[in-house]
Amino acid sequence: MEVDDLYRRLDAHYSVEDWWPAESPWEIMVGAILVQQTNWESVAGVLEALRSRGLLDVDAIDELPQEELEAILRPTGFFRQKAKNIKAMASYLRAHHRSDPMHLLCQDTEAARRELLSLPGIGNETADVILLFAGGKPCFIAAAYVSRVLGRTGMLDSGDYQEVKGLMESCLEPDPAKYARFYALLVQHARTTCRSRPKCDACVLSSECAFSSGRGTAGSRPLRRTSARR
DNA sequence: ACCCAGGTGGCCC
DNA sequence: GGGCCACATGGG
Repeated sequence: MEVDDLYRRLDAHYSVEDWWPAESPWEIMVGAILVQQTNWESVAGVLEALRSRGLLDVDAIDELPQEELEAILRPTGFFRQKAKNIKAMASYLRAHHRSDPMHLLCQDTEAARRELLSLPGIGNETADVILLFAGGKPCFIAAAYVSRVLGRTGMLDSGDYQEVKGLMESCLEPDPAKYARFYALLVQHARTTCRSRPKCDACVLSSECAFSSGRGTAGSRPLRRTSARR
């Protein structure tokens, strides 16, 4: 099975509309920090709380006392770290990008990525979430879920973030909308199969819905780079 | 009472 | 470069 086949099969099986609802790039950046190791429902509640207080704003967050932000973030867990990290992001944008996230994100992708990674609380995955969903960049998000599903299809056998990201980007057209949808589909699939019903992999991933045998999907072959993109 | 969630950073070897 | 651990709350 090729990567595009996997995409089509998942697409036919799940609906992932409105995967990352937000009214602004800054709201996506804040959400990207908040959703770390947390479910989206908690995040959505906190984003609403921030919105209703007029706090979905770079300068407002920069000026808000840390303890007040912590209190609002509490339901998403890791609230002290997240408050610190979100404030650091606001402070950085204000100092270096006129409080405008797009001023950072509209640069060359690699430059923007390096800048995001230099901020506390933003690692590979969060940087790519921001670049893709807020910046519209063709940055594939190689989340742990993604590596897990790809591993089970037999298409790849690595958990290394850069490795998986590079491989996927070399196999797909650099289409941000498709990357976003693919990511959402992979996460959705991982969530509904990994725990409760691991066997359903076969249903979705193999063409005949045959619960063939133990591991992987029959006919899958390892990913190969098809171009020299990086 | 467990286990898990749309990760990251720090420390250790 | 990998393997642990803290970070914290909420839901199944």
